[in-house]
Amino acid sequence: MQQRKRVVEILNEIADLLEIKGVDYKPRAYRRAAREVDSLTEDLSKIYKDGALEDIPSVGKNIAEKIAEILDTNRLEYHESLKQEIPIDPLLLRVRNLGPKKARKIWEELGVTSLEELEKKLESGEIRKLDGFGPKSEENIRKGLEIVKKSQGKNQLSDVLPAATELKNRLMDSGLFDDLSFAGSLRRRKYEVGDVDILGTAEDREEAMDFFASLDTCDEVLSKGSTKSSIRTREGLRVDLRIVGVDSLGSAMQYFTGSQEHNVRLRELAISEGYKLNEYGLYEESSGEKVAGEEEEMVYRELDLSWIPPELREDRGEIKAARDDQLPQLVEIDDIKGDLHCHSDESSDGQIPLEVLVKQAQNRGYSYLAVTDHAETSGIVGGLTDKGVDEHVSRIEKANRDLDGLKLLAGVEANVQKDGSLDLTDNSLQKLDIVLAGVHSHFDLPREAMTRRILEVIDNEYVDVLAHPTGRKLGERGGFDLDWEKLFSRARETSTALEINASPSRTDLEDKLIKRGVEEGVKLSIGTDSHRVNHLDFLELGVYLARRGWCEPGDLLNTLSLKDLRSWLQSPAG
DNA sequence: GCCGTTTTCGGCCCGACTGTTTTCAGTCG
Repeated sequence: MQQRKRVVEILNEIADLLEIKGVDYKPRAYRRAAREVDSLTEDLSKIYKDGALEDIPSVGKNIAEKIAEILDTNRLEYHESLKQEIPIDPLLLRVRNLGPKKARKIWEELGVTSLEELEKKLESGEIRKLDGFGPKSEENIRKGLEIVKKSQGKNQLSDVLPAATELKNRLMDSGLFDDLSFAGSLRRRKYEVGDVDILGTAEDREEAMDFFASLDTCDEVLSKGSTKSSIRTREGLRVDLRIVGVDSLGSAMQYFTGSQEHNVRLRELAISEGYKLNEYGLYEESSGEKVAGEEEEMVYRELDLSWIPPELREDRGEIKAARDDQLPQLVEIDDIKGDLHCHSDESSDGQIPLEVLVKQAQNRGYSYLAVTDHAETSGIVGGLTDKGVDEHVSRIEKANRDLDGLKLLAGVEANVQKDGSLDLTDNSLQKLDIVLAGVHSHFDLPREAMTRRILEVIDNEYVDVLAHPTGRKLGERGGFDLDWEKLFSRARETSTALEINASPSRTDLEDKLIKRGVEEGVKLSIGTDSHRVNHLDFLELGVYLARRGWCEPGDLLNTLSLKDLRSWLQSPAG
């Protein structure tokens, strides 16, 4: 993993540096390769050992050799010499409004190579004196610099979606818009959203844009035109609004939903089929005749593709699948019959009384809800001990007696010890309906040891679900370094489900690993990991995540009826 | 530098907005 990140970093830096040099096409080639390597789930050094680097899409002979050199020596001569030639800190290019051309200019003219030097030159007023720069450029670069310095984190979907929905509703309520929808990463339901894209139609564009720019939640107008305007809200969220004509609403939705990689692929396909595709429509190249635009589905259909759900539009094979009519029938929120990871107030960090959990589950129409309180490890976490398990089970049994249409499952989230054993005895585990096991300590074991540890958990006959398998916490720590090949195949053999933990700070497994799991025939289990009442809403986020991982209903435990779930849990392997 | 259900060579997505330009380059998505 670490090595892979290093490769990705170097390839991206090469792309940056080549862009500054003004080289054509190569930057994109390096960036594409970096992206492909970044999305690998196989062990990169194993691929190298197998001589299969060139099998990675967008990696050819040249880049394969470079990757090999990085893996062998942890550095790359070509990269080092480029850095010598252009000693610009890569962070400098993360500054908004400062692209490769301007970065080159301020380096050549003023010797700026770092954020600190950039700040000094902004203060001294030298930047604005350069040809092609002016007071506005200076101000825009200054703003961009501030954001990089604050290393503006991406926003979590769970925060953005409600805020964006409210804003969209306010626009709609103005009566100035005929139609408004989310596009961009928000529509694709990415778990981290850069900015909010809203797309719609309006009779009077000027008036509609004026209204948008004058919202009281608007802190700054970044740009304003009759088709596109951008604001930054007081909460620091960037919102782009685009107004298009009714006859191109569909193609605009397609275009602005992205992802960029998906769009590039789609346009390449359009060109090869004799079309031209832009946000206004799909046009026949020869006649210039518009063949689609009003409806998004038609854009895809005219290109001989099935309509592709936004969650899949990441250039992960969805276009080929759409052409072959092999797109997955994605799981829907209505397919979900229950939540399989919740904490009651029996967990020391849990705050939800059992009766509240019951009410919430009933409100959502669940058939079941797993009450999976923490187990207690050597007194650190105040959770269930072996004795506590007996009480837990009888408490759940008692609650179930009064229930109709909903059943609580007596469960536990056991802690995985350093050696892969659990902190409850087998005797206790077998009394429970469902056993989750999660790593909550010793996060930094080396790959082999961590893989061994997790395989031990998967092999444990009492464990039904491996909770938050990679242990990542967004903005806090990355995921474990694991041998996913082994892990997926063992999970399939032992019928151990891997969790899709829907908690926004975890989102673990992440989409690309879910997709791999699905391909490997592994069962997955959505859990909200609720500790407070409002966390139960995370289930929807879990479904989005599952969809982004190409999950069909049959891939998930949560779509099983109570009867089928019970028999899956009780089967010897499960 | 990669890639090929028209290609192993000759292509490589496309348009809006901004600022500084007096006709367009740079940046962004």
